[in-house]
Amino acid sequence: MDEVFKALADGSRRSLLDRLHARNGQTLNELCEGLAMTRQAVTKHLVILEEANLVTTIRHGREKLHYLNPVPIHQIGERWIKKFERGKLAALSELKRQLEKRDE
Amino acid sequence: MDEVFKALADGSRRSLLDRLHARNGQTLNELCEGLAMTRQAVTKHLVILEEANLVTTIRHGREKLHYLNPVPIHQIGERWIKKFERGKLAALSELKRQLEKRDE
DNA sequence: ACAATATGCAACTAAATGGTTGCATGTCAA
DNA sequence: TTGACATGCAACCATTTAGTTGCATATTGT
Repeated sequence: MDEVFKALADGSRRSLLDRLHARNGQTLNELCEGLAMTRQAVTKHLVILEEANLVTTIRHGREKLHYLNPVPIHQIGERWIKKFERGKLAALSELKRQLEKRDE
Repeated sequence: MDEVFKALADGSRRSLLDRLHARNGQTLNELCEGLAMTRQAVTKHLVILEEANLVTTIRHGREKLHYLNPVPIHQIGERWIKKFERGKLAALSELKRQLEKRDE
């Protein structure tokens, strides 16, 4: 889970995920198009995404196809964000209460 | 949004959020208890959480009370994770299909 | 008033991060 | 078979990050 959060912390990596979400199964070179970064920089980002299991790759001849794996993102939602949803209203009203009695 | 992702990337910061989720409105010293970190390190983490608007503080005399703000977490779920939920099954079946025809 | 308590600020350090360049390897197509 | 194309590997660099130590300031209880 920590690897996933770390992988998602970088904007370039999130936009790579966006690109794969828009069109799945792209090659490295396709993913590089229009980016202000060298191919090697993109490679490094993709390795980090792979290690976090957010991207899966398949070699096809000399090409490497990249596929989005949405499962870890889903798990962040289920296992982490949902925890904070419970008690969200309670936290907010407590926060409001404390802010209001600030001037006591 | 980027600040929130960055803030959540660190395990120590996520566990500070956990602590506030367990008990809201703790002082700096309370949040330091039992952690393998100096108070100053915790302060820095809390500053980052505040800048990401994940934590709000209220001074109360010489104490500083920390309150969890669950809104940015909720927004990550709504604005970001949900985007990848749509098309999740499509992505997974495409991924499976590609993995299976690997040996062509 | 003053000692204890709670937090703030600044300088410094080590390691991680995001990026680069240069070269190597593997695959395809004419 | 050979040149072009797609990707891989390694060394290097600058900046950011996570942490430390030391000292300063502000508040409170006796």
